[in-house]
Amino acid sequence: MKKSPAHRPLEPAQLAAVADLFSVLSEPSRLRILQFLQRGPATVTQIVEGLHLKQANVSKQLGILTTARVVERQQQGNFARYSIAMPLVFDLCALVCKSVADLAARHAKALAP
Amino acid sequence: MKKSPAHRPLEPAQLAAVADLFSVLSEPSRLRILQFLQRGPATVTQIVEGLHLKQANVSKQLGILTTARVVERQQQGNFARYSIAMPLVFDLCALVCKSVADLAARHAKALAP
DNA sequence: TCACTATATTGCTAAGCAGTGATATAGTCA
DNA sequence: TGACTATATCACTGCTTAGCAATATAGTGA
Repeated sequence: MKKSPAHRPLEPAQLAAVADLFSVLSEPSRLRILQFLQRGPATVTQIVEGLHLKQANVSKQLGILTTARVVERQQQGNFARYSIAMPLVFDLCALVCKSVADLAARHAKALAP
Repeated sequence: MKKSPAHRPLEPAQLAAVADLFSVLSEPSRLRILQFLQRGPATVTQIVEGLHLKQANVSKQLGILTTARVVERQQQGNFARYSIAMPLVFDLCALVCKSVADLAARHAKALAP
């Protein structure tokens, strides 16, 4: 299957899908959870203790991340083990970090030329 | 394949900056405006007519994009000419599109193996 | 000056959502 | 069985924001 080569406007459904993924990544708490999982799979309690978040909140955010298929859930006895299912998100974050750093640098230069 | 250097957790400020940029990119109307501008700089009216959006809304979204330094504004007489200031956003969208397509493919395969 | 155009802003409504405490569900072990 | 643990869900509050109509601002040309 061949896909759009370069600059074709996205169809509405694609556009919505892209916006949805960005939306999932637009909450600091979810980004923190993803960073935590980057070191390896973890249970809800491990995340709660590692990030000092409330359990209800972590479960909720993990639900959102799971629905978006950014993480995946594996039941292990009494535990739920979550892991990264879309490593691409770290590429995205790295790109954004770079641009954020560039912005900050440009901004600093603009303030003190 | 180059491996990214040991992933250190982002500091809160960086985290917030990343989340903010993702948030800016999480609205379909803003993505549509960015796509429109990908073909070249445009005025507010051109965007309004090209995308069939309300003028007040376009001005508002352009303001948000400008604050985030994703686009930049150039006053030309009575007009405001907007252009892309952060071409990286198209790299981000391309990556996301790819992952969205992958997801759809995997999903389709899961439904009809 | 006035009329006209392009853009920005204001005030509003409705919807969405993060975070929380309480509670429900489900698994484990005695 | 019952006590305990891990996780999910519910009900709610407060905050944010997209979209809109109306209005304000600013530039142009007469």
